[in-house]
Amino acid sequence: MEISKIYDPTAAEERWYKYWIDKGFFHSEPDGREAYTMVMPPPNVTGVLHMGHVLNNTIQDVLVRRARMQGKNTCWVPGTDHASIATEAKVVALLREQGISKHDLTREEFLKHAWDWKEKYGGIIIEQLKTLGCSCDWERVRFTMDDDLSAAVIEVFVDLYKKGYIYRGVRMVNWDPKGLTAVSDEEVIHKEVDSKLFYVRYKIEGTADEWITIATTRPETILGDTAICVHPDDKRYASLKGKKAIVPIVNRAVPIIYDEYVTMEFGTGALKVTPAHDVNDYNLGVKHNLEVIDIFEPNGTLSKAAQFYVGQDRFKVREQIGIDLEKAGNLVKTENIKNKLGYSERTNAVIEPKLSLQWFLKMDKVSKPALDNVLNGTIKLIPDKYINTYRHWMENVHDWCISRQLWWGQQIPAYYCKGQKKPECQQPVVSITKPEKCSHCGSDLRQDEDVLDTWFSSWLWPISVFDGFKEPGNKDISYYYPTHDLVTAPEILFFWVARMIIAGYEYLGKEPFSHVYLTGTVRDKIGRKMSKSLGNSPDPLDLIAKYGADGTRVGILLCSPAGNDLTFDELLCEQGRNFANKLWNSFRLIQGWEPVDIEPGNATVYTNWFENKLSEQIELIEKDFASYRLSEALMSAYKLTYDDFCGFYLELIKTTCGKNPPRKVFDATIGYLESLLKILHPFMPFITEEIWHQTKERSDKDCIIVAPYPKAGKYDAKLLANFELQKEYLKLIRGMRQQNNISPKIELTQLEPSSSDTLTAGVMKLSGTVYGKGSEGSLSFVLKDKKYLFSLPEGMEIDKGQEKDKLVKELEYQKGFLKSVDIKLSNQKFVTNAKPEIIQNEKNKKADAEAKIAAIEKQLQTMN
RNA sequence: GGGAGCUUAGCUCAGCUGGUUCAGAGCAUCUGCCUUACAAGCAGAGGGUCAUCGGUUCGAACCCGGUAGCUCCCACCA
Repeated sequence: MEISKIYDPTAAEERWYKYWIDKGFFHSEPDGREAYTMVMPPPNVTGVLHMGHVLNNTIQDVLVRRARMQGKNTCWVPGTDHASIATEAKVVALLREQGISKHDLTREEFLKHAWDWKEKYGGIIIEQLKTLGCSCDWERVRFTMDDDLSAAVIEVFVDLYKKGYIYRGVRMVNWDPKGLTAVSDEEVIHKEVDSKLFYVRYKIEGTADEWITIATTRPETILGDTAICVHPDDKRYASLKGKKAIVPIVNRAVPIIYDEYVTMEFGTGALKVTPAHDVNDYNLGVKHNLEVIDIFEPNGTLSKAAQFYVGQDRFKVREQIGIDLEKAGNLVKTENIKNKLGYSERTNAVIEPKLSLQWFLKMDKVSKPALDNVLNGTIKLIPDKYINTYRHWMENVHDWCISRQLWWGQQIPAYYCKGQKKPECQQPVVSITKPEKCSHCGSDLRQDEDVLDTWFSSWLWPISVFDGFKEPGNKDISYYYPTHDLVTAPEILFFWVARMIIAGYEYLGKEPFSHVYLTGTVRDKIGRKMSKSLGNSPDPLDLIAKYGADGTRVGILLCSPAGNDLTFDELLCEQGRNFANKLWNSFRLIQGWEPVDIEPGNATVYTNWFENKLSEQIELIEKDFASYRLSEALMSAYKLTYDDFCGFYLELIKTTCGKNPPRKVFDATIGYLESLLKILHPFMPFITEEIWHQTKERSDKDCIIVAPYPKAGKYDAKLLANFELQKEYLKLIRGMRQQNNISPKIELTQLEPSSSDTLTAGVMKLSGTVYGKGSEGSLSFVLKDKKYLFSLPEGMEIDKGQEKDKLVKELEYQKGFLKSVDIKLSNQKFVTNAKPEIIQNEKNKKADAEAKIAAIEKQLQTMN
C-alpha cells in the first residue's frame, strides 16, 4: 500500500476521536483501581475556544492521558459555567437587537430567553474541546445551573446562613453601572489613568469672603457632600471649628469636621465628604453621624437627590460642573494627576462605590483550613511562588459580597413578609423551599430578587459534579474525591481556587485537589495579552485546521513552563506539525522494510544502545512529569524521537542493513517505535493512535490510549556517553562526505574508545577545523576529557592546525586550575567547613590536573 | 502606596548545594545539498561581558547590596 509522504491529520483525528468515545475509553465508573480525577475549570457557557482554553485543556489532557496509560481509573469531568453577568449581558444585548427591553419582560420570560440562548449556543465550546482531542468523560458533562447543581448551591446558602456565616447588610459595594449589579472586590480591576484634580473653594457660612478650598477628582459628587473634613492638628483650619461651609451649586450648609484620617500634605489638607459615594467618606460619615445623599441612579446618571443635572451621565456632569464652578467663582485651579480607578472585570465600566443592601459571607469563619493546608503542603501550588500571594490574600480576606442584581443565576432563597405586621416580620426567612406564609403574621411572602454570584456555584464544583450534596457519601464522591490535579489560570486563584478549597474543607473536611497547576497567560509575540478586543489571538480552530490538533497541542506546550506567561507564536505549531510528519516518516521507513531471518551481528550494538537511551530518557521524562515540567518532558520526547531515533538509530540501521534488517532487529525497532508512540501519546494523541494501528493488526480495544505507559529500565550511563561520541563521529563523516564529495563507508566497528595514545592526537574540535596528528587512516580526538580513536574514512584528510598553541593554552589553563585547587585545599575555612567527600573530590581534581599537565608537557617536548 | 518575581544567543527558555558535567537546548538565521522514510528533510556554520555597578570568595550566571528596565499581585488618600 502506498503511504503518503505527508501526514494528513484531518481525517484521522475525527475518526479516532469518535472511535475512542464509541469504545468507552473516556468514560469512568468507580472500580477497584487507583483513581485519577480531575475537574475541568468550566469555561463560560457563552465562550468560544481561545488560546487560553487550548493551553489549559491541553495540559489537562496530557495529564489525564498519561494517568490513563498508567492504568489508573481516569475521570476528567467537563462542564460549563453559567457566568451570570457575562451571559445576562449577552442575552440582554441580543434581545435589544430584536427590539426587546429586559425591563419589559418578567423574570420568567427573560429566563426563558436566556435558556433558549444557552441551548442554542451553550454547547459550542464543548464541541470545540473535542476537536482539540480532550479525553473528558462526556457522560458526566455538567452545567453550573443544572438542577442538581443549583440545588446544591441553595442548600449551601441555607446551611451557611443557619451557621451564621451569611448576613445581609448595607455596605459600600462595588457597583457596576453598566451591568447594573454589585460585584465582588476580586472582580474590580484597578488601572492607572490620567485625571484632573479640581481645587474647589467652599464659602464659610456667615462670612463675607472666607473660603475653604478642597481638592477632588470627582467634582460631580459635590452635590452629595455632607461635610468638609480637616485634620485636627492642622493649624490652617483651627479657626473654623464649629463653622459650616456652603456647598457650591446646591448651596447646602455642611459641618466642618475634624478627623485624623485626612492627610495634611495632600491637596489642600481639606477633604470633602460624600458618604454615599466613597468608602472612606462612608466610614467618616458613620463615625461623625453625617447625612447620606445618594446622587446617582444605578446606571450612573444623576438622580433627583442631586437636584441638578438630573438624568445626565456622571462623566458628562463632571465636565459640565467644572465649567459651572468656574463661572460661579468656586474653581480655584485644576491639576493633571494620575490616579487609580476601579473597572468592572466583566463590563469594563468604571466602578461606582455605592451603598446598597447586599448579602455577604463572613470569610474569616471558613478560611482557616484553606490557608493552613496550602501552607503545610497538603495542597501544592505549582509553581510554589504563588503560596505567598495566596497567604497574603487569605490573611487579609474581606467578606464576600455574594448577591448580584441579576436574573440569570440561582435566586437567593430568602423570603420577605409582604405584610410586615409584626416587628419579627422584618427578618427574612431563609429556606430551601418557599414557605407558604409568614409564620409571624400569615402574610404572603416574596422572594429576594437577587441571584448569587457565579463563583458561589463554581466553588462547589469538585463536590457537586459528583453529587456530593445531593447524595452525601455516594459511590462517586467517595471514590473520586479528593481529585488530583487542578489546572487553571492564576487570575482566578482567589475567585475560584481558594474558595473551592474553603468549600472542600467546610463540606467534606478534605482538600478538593492535591495539586494546583497554574498556567501562564498566553501572550502574543510582542507580549500583549491575547484578547478578543485586541484581535491578536489566532482562532484555535484555524490552527487545528492548519497544523492538526496534534501540531497545535505541541505548539502550545512547547512554550508553556508552569506559571510563566507564554509568548505564543504560530511557528511553534508549525514545528509541531513538522514533528508529526517526521514521526510519520519514520514509520514509513520501517514499514517498507522486509526482515530476513539472519543473526543481527553488528546491529546488536545499535539496538542495545537505543534500549539504554530509551530507559535513560523515560526516567528523565518521569522526573519532568513529577515536577510538572510538561514542556521539558515534551522536549525530551521530541529530541529522543527526532535526534536519537530518526537521526541516529534508524540512520544506522538503514546504512548497515538496508531494507532487509535481521528479524530480531526489525522486531526491536518496531518495539522502540511503539515505546516512542506511547511516550508521545499524551502530547499527540491522534497521530500516535493512527500509527499504532498501522504497525500491526490489532483487536478493537488494543488502542494506544490505553496501552501501558513505558517504564524506565536500567541503563548503562557509560555506554550512552560513549555513544554520544559515536554520534559526533557519524556527523563528522557525513559532513566530510558532503564537503569533500567522498563517500566513505560508514562502519562503526570500533565502538570502544581507544585507551592508548592519550594525548598523541592533541586536541580536536569536532565542530570546527580538525586538528590532529594521527597516522594515515585513523583519527583521534578529545571530547569531554576523554580520548578516542577512530578509523578515518577513506579519502578524508586531516588538517594540521595550530596544535601547539592549543596545547600551550591548555597547559596554562590546567596550571591555573591546579593552583586554585591547592589554595582551596590549604584554605582553613574551606577545609573545616567542607564535607569529607568534597575534599576528596578536590584531591581527585588535583590529581587529574597534575596528570594532564605532565602529559601536555611531554607532548610539547616531542613537538619541539 | 505595599509586596512578589524576572533580566542568560535574534526569539522562547534550561541551568540543582558557587568550581572541570558551565556557558546549554529548541526555534529562527546563514551556507551547501531535491542523497529512494521525510525539503514539513539532511549536513555544516555563525551568534552570549549571563541587565548594570559594587561586595563576599582562591573562584560568581549562581551568594549579598545598589541601580536601571520589565511583569504580576495586593491596597479605601481625595
